[in-house]
Amino acid sequence: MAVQLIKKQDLRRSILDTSRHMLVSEGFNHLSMRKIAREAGCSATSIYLYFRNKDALLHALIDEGFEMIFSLIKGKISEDNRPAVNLEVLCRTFIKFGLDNPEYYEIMFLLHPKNMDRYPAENFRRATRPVSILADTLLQGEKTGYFTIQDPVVEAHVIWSSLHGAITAILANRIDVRINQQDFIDSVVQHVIRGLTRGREKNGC
Amino acid sequence: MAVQLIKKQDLRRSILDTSRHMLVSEGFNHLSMRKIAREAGCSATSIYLYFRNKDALLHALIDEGFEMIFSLIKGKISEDNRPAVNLEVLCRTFIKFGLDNPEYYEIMFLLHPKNMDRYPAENFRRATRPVSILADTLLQGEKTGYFTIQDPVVEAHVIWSSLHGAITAILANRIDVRINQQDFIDSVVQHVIRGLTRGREKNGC
Amino acid sequence: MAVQLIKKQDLRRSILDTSRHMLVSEGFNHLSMRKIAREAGCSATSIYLYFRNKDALLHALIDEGFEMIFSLIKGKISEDNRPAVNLEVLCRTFIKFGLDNPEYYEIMFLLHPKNMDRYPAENFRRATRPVSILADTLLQGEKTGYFTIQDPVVEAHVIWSSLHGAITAILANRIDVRINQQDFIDSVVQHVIRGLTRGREKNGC
Amino acid sequence: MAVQLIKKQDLRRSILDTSRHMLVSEGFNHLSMRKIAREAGCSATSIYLYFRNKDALLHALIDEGFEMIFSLIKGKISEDNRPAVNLEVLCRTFIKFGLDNPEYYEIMFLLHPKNMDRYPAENFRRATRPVSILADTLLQGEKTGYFTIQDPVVEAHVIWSSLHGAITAILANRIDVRINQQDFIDSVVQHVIRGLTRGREKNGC
DNA sequence: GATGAATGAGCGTTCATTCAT
DNA sequence: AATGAATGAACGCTCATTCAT
Repeated sequence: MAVQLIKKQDLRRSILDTSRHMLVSEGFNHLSMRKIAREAGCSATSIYLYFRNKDALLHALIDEGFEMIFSLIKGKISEDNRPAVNLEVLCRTFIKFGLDNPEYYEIMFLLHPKNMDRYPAENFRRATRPVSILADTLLQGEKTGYFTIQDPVVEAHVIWSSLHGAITAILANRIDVRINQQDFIDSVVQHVIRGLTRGREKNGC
Repeated sequence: MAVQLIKKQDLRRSILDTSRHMLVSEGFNHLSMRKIAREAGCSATSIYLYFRNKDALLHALIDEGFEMIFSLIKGKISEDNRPAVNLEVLCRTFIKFGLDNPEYYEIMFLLHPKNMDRYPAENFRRATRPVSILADTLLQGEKTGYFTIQDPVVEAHVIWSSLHGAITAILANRIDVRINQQDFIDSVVQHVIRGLTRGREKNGC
Repeated sequence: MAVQLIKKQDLRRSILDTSRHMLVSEGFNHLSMRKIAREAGCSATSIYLYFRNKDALLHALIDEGFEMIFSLIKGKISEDNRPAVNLEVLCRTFIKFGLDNPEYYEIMFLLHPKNMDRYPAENFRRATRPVSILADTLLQGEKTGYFTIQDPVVEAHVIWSSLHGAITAILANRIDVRINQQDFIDSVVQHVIRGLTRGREKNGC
Repeated sequence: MAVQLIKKQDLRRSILDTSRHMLVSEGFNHLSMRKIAREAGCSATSIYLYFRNKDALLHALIDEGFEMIFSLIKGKISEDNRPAVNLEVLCRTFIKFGLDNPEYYEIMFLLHPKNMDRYPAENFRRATRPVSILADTLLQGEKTGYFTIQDPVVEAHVIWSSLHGAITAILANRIDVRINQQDFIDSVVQHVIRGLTRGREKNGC
């Protein structure tokens, strides 16, 4: 049956989705195989048919998250754009990803390594790729004279941590309710851009 | 007996201290009532004489954390200082607190509200007080013409989230190992300061 | 209440007894904390109030077994006896202990060390004490010219392993039903005694 | 295809072989249907095509074990040998089998009948055949005047239990490490032989 | 003849919490 | 004010087994 064919790997999908949702709704520490199973409508044992263990399940989630964010970024930035444009797009894409996918974001960037002992170093390193892309953009902007930067790698980390802070602050409900979220985001991005283009403006002064 | 007098409400104190130490040294996940009791030299049951349940104990701990950070900040800033100095001190004090007390920082600023259902809204609001102090400092700087700020409250949140991002990024091991941590922190603080004093420099141009 | 006082440590006793019985009735591999609890009429958790973990429970059982056998032996042998008498008493006491307490015997002498990784080496060494007593008796018999022995230690192990084989063979139902058990035991003991006194008889020839 | 023809009943064979190897190399406790299947290159389900359940597989394995030991013995003893030689060969072959195949020996001679409820009584009786061969040898030795024996059946059991004790003592690490294993085995065998030939020597005195 | 998917039962252990004293 | 005894729920995970195909 078509239904059967479609359902083939459906449980795996369902487990992943359920896990992802529960990760946000219950928090990492309360995520258990049993709860996932209950929610996904299967036995706890069945999860092990698709994932070697709990870690493997989380890794699969993390990997999915990185697939998502990279394809998002790739679709938005372009070598044809002015570096400042790429930079702003990068920032806004990253923030949007975090806010749209808090569940992914948490395991990708917030989970402490101590909770992920067994996460392969190789995969773990993927988490640094967004920063690399950022650094590349900065470098390109510097080469073409758009940005004034001391150390692109440090700078990229500063920018990224700034976006990261904004995202986690919003996700953890730490932003005063009287502040319009979009205004806050705009401010954050503005800060980043100005911090880099200041040099040029100065020169142009 | 003197011992008795001294011990009067001492157990509560001892439980809190033990909890704090264990939180910092062993981590949030390994904080269990039994372990606290063992370390504090009382029975697990006794904890319930002073705290309704584990959550209540955690809340008390969080409250103490905020007291700590406020007294730290208060001891460092002064109305006599130039606003930029106060701002920098604020930033560095906050970052230092986060890095010195990672697990403490985690329960204060990273714990999802959903995991703290029962945390009284009133206490929860205290968590925003660091931002308030920040906002006050910004306001003062603007009044005295040192800073150029559109909206001090938004600006304060942007700055705070930037520091927050730096702290959590470091704590979660997300900063490239090749980057010197102090350099990174200096860059972050520099960014914050420049973002605010930029206007003045511009004016002076 | 007296009842209460008596019941004080009763659960511990009950857990030990239940474990011991289940060990024979179900076999080592099927002994589980839950089953013990169910049988002992308490929750699985309660077992941990009296024993640190499953191993500790087993160790307690083993220790009890050795206490038993040593007090049995001590009560039966005497320096006043002729060595041959002591030897026979030793053999028969050991066999009787094994047959009367198959549950103890199994964990004391049959359990493979691989199943007892965490059994403290010190306690483990107790298992060799019956052989030591045996060796002492042999030595004494040799000194007084009753026995002719090449190496008392090896000899003691040979004798002990012979008794051990008899016990385990009976316990595992490996002795032909047509053989009278007492005859079998008498034969085994006879073999042991003769093997040692043969030399003298020879001399007396 | 030739491959097909060869493979005809090969899976059953392969499962048995795999099980035996795993039993010897990993131990009884780690013998699981899934692992057998994985190693045998089939699905866990397939095992059930050839064996009703795990017990049945185990029984088949035990049966093969007895076949092994019989063919080993048969290949070594001969009616042409002097009974004492046959006896010694029997002892040494049996001991060697036990020490070479500890886990095999365990399921054949140590497994409690209670753990093998469903093991057919008929097969169970095979376990006594080594003793029968022993008894035959004794009988032959007595007829030809080599041995002096009261009851060959009892005697056979005594000897067998003695070997059994030696094997299990060694396997369970109960022999003092300072004793050379070969010396111990030699002593055990010597005891057995002397116990039987003693009469003759006496006569010859 | 063979299998992938699925599961209920079970494992040892830890946890926060309650209750009688 | 303090505690020892006790427990139900939960944890990640493995197992032998079944069933539809």
